[in-house]
Amino acid sequence: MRWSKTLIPTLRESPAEAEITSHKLMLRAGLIRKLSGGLYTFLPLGLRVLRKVENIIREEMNRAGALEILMPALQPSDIWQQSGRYRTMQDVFYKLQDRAKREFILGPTHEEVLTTLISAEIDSYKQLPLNFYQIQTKFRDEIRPRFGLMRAREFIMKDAYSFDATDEESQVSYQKMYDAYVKIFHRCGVKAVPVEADTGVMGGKFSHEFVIPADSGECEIAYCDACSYAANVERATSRLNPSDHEQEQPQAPLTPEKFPTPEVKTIDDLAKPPYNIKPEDQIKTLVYIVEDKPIILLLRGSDQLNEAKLAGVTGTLLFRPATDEEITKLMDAHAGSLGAVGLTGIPVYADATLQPAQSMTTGANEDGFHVRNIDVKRDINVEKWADIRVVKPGEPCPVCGAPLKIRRAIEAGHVFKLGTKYSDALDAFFLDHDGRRKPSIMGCYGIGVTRTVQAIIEQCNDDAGITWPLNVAPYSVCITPLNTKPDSEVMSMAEDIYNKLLAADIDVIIDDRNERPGVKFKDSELVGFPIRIGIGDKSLAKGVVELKPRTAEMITIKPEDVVDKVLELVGART
RNA sequence: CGGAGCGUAGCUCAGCUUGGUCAGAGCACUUGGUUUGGGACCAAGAAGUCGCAGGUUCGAAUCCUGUCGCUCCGACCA
Repeated sequence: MRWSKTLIPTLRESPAEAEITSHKLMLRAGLIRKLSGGLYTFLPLGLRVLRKVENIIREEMNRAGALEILMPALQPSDIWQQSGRYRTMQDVFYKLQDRAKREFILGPTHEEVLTTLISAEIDSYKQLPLNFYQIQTKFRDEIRPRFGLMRAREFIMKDAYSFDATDEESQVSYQKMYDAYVKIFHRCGVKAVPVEADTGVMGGKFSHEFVIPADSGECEIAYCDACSYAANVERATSRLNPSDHEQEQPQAPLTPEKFPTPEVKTIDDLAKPPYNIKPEDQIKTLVYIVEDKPIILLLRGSDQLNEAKLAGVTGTLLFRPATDEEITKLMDAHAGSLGAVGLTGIPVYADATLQPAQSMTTGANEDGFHVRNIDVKRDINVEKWADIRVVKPGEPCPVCGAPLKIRRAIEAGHVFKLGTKYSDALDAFFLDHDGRRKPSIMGCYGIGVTRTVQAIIEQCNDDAGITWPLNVAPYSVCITPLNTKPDSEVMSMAEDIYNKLLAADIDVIIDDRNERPGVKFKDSELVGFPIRIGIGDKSLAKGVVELKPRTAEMITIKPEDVVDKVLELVGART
């Protein structure tokens, strides 16, 4: 490609709309442009990167035995009614109607579509296992699109769906995808780590996320340096022994005692003088509305509620904190004085760490009063004990006991073991050896392709610009003639090398613009081509050209050796 | 959806508090010339109904109201 014949609108300054490095660089390097919030056009260079990532994914999916298909983005809403997700996922739908007022949804994902297909086409265990995938645009009405391609309303996803006759075979399918993902991210030149994850709205048995560590990431992972444990904080647990909190508790049982606490509204207030009650010795009482019914949630005052775990415990995503009005009506007290002691009529779920807790302090359910000496098991009518807290850094790893660390990361891929949730709901049954009708065991596997592109940049950049890994760079080589007069020795040498690299099937671009050297150097570094070949009168006078890897020192080389050297560097790719 | 901030030329921004030589700068762009190894210089030029709509006023980029768009934080800690 000739620079002068394509569009690479580089920017010297970062547009005000971009906040994080990768977003700024995508705009400055002329890869994308925004149409509207969460909607982006891929310019020629950005599209080349996107296609390279897609092709790596495609190759590894095919190698793993998955079959590429293409499903409609526009989907009738009734299949979502059937699966039950019309209600649970309604917030993310873009809905629309046809002229006959039938309702459609722009697909946020494709379990329903594919399961419907499988229901009609697959009748026998002899046809299994199967795994289908597609690379396609998804539509989600995100609460808040942000950071460019990181969280967009419209984005490209690779989604795969496996169907197996038995649980064991399903596990094999899952592992194949897991292994393929490891290869995909490795080939993309990005460091990604698999972590245990929450299954969220997908439902299902268990899952792993592939995350790319980055401070700008939107999820948090807990991980252990001493062993391989790593999990999304939504799922992460710790070996925190409940009795850790209780070691200083007196042996003799104490009776509950109400005491006045005017002005106390928060856990922190009660932790200060004159009360001096440590947060971990307080009970935090939360009121939630789950499927229109109230429940009480109890945690240590020092702990945070983990809504993902709550979703697992309640089996629904349709819950929210109660409003102040609802709390007052239900509890006869305001938030800040709530407590569950002696409470009946509203189910109480308590975090497991409270099970052995004695001598705790909690609201008296009467404004201006708290009660102390509470033994949770003795004094509170707990309907369910469960892990509903967020782990904190420094807590013992659940596997090996070393202190856990927490850091931010970008979720780039997710593999789910789904079980039979969708095959049951959408009638994807087959006849097994024994003549019995059984639901297929499903798995689903997603990679955010556009998000991965940006995540690569988030990880691969320096002060000058992007430092593309070779396998996903828009062009592997940029030839930079410093004199573009058509009949000059420099330009004819540049053209000669350009043609030879083209003939050798190298992705090469020649910067044939009549720009000053500084402009060309800055642009090639901003865009981030892995190899730059600089040709100027000065170097040519010495009988050499310059070969500058983007992230290594420049070398000079005889013109006739350039092609071999490039092949050597490019051939090193995986 | 709640909170905060921002909308002035393609991009980055000044001007707004105190209404009236207030349609501005730099970069980018066009033309001519000089330059040519790290974002050149000189000269001339093109480019904005100051997001939009109302209102106040003799007069509004500037004040008021509404609205749209964009960005950030939050949407759990009672």
